[in-house]
Amino acid sequence: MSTTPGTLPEALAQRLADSGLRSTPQREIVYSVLLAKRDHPTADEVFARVKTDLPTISLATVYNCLETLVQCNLVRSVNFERGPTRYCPNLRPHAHFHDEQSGSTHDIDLPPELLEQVKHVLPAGYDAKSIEITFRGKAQPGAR
Amino acid sequence: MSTTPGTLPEALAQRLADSGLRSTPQREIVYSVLLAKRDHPTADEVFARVKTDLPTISLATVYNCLETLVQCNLVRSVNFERGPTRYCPNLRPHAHFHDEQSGSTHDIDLPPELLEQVKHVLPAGYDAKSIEITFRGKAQPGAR
DNA sequence: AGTGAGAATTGGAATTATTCCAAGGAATTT
DNA sequence: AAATTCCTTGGAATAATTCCAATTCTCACT
Repeated sequence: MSTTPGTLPEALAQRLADSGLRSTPQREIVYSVLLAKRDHPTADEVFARVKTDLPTISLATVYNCLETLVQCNLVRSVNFERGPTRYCPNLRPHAHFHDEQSGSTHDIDLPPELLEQVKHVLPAGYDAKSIEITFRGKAQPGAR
Repeated sequence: MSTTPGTLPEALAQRLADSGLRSTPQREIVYSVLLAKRDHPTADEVFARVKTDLPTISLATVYNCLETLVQCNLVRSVNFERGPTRYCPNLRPHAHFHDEQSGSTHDIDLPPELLEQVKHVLPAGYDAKSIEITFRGKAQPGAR
């Protein structure tokens, strides 16, 4: 009664309903495609994979479904920030804080020992040349 | 003898020369624009600012100069990875390791306590809803 | 079962960000 | 100063994403 084949779509339906949204074949298949091969596909790649099951789906729908899944916290988008690349000349080790209200980005200094600790989470065989840490949230207007 | 007005362009010239590149007015002004206002401007914004000093510069040159400065390690690009956004359904706290050779992206599990530590670098007034950590480098083919 | 309202999908056009390319200009080497 | 190489320019091309109007679907209510 709990591991029937219908379970996954139902869990998805529940999550969508929590956000006042509907479960649709398109959303289910997009989600299942992401679960089936966890290689961080692009929207275009998802589009290609979904089409084998649902040849009539449109790219716009794939974008819509992905956006929906991200908003329901079922999926994360890896390039968190859409839009143009930004540049900074601060070369000291620092993270970025992206203030969602104002859209501005602040530098956050990072103690070198923290960076070391972060590096230590890498399993053997991984050699990181750079680490990028980005926070998103609210910054009090007072904070710079 | 060391803080003359010519110092900054010369330092830039030195760095460029180290990479076998030339110092040009365009590169100097693009760099000075980045130093003058550290608000992580986009290429378009840099373009607009540079034009006040150098009205004939082209957008392509701004992109070229920014790329050059990034390659000389004088500037960092904040959206490290160009190209399409990628999606992953892994909701556990994890970082991403981007293998530059293969172009593939691996999930790296993050212990919750590390995330806490990372959060603690935020000064008062900053409230982070999410943290994104991305490594770039080489992964041994053996590593998954 | 039928209807109306709201939600979702579709295809295509539009926009945005970035890259490419060919031609001209400037600096460096011979 | 000729040759070579590097750089800049403008415009075209491409890639990623968003927008939009029309249609279709779904749900709730009769």
